[in-house]
Amino acid sequence: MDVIAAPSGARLLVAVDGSEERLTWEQAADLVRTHPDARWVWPDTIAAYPRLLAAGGRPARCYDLRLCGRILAQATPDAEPGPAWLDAGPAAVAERTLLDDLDPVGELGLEQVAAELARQQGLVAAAAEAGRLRLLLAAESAGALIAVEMRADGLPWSRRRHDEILTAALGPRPAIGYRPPVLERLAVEIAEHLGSRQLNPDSPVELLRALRANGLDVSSTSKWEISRSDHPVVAPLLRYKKLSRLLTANGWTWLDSWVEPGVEGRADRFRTDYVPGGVVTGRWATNGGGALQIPKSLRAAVVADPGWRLVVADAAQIEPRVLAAMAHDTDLAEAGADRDLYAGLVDAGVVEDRSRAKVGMLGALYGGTTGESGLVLPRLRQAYPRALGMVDAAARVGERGGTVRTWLGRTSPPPGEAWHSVQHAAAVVEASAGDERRARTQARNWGRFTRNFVVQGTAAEWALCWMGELRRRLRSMGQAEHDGAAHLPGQGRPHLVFFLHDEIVVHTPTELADEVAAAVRESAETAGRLLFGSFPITFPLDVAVVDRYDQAEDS
DNA sequence: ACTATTGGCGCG
DNA sequence: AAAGCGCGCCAATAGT
Repeated sequence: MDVIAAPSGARLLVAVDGSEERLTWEQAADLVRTHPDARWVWPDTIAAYPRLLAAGGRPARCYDLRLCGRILAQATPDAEPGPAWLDAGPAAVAERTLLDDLDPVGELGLEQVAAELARQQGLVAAAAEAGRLRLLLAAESAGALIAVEMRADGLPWSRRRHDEILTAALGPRPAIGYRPPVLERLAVEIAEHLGSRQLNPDSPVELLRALRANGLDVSSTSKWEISRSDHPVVAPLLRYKKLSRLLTANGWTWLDSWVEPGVEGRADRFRTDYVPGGVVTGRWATNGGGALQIPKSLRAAVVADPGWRLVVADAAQIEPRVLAAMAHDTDLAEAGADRDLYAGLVDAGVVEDRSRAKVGMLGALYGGTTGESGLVLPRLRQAYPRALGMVDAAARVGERGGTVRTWLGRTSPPPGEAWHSVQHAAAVVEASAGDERRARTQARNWGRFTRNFVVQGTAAEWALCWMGELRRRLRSMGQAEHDGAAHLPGQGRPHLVFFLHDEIVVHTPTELADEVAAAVRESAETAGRLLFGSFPITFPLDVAVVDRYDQAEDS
């Protein structure tokens, strides 16, 4: 059953069981409890759900018209466009809640919401692969619920441990405007090696000039290029870069900005805004705190609450696996059946060692042509013609300016006007060699994008289904739900706290940890079946039950 | 003084 | 400039 909902100022308009009501968020949360299986249909989960959640309402399902509308618009470019309010971008989403309460811009009526749902359902019904598309829209919407919940629950963090890590690496926190002692010493050392007093190693221009003046044959200051030299400045410089990155990206300032101190027995929490569908391929993005780029060196600061554990699960080699299933490449699927897929390639005699298998496979997925992956690719192509044929075909479509689709039907954006004009410029009789070169390069670039899109996007779909299924299972575990506030202390319900493309972290009461770990595994199997039915593909996981994130095995 | 871009690097 | 995909964020630098 659907509950049609539209935020209206500080209230929520809902249509349920044929009657319309204007509810407080608390009343809406009651409605969630009295209709536990209802699907909530609303314009924008990120805008509406935080307030419903704060009132204690955690719906089982929702349908996010904005997210789904975007997918459908890409999938059916010739269809009538949806209403203008669907197009509000991430910017509008960012300025949500408070402003909405004061000045409900673009407030919608229930008829509009219901009409838009009907329009989208019509598009789905007319689509070629309606079943898959429905799954995608459900998964995308479930992801939106999870994104809001993870923000509300937060990632358990230890400010103390974080500070210890920083102090061990950088020395004590410096006064504002000063470098930490370790960085200061390194900066002096670097300057001495390069005979350039007052050199600022943070300035690429200054640094490049100094490096070249000292005989290093580099064209940039990237660590990859610098590390090829054996000049004595290399070691301190690389160390400076690493530590400087730690300081600027995840130092004390970051800690103060993003990690909220704990309250009454509950540990600190890192909160970020997850942005479902924030990446063209369907992956999530985040806003704030660089949540998807937290360095591994800081994972020791992610600590479960007392009496709780973290269940950390990592899916191995999702992309080649979804490729195998999409292409019905049973040989590639077999190479990864219940084991490391790269090791499987070695055992099958396709490549000599694991590292070549990995580099070659990544080259296939990303469109690499040179170096080691270029050498290995022909053998992959011969061993797995169906899989390689699939990504090669996607690349050719992109090179011609076409669009491609993921397994569930997310469609790649078409290239823009500028792209076409470059192609046209190269197609006329008087085109210069430069025009042709530019057009060729650009076409190949777009081909690499579409090549990767089908695989990265389908992997994201698998991960969404994995996580959505896991959420469903976690909801029935732990303490009976009365106010739905699993994020409050004393509420013993396991909940998702982190998601990183192919990795999830669940925070759970210790006594439920094994049950959660089993649910994580079963959810991965279910996701595989949801997407690929009976095709024999497996998605092996590394699952660890730990106190600290860094204790999970790293794959 | 402000905004936009670049170089660089963290994650998958 | 990692050989190739997708991101976000910081300081320095360029542009206005």
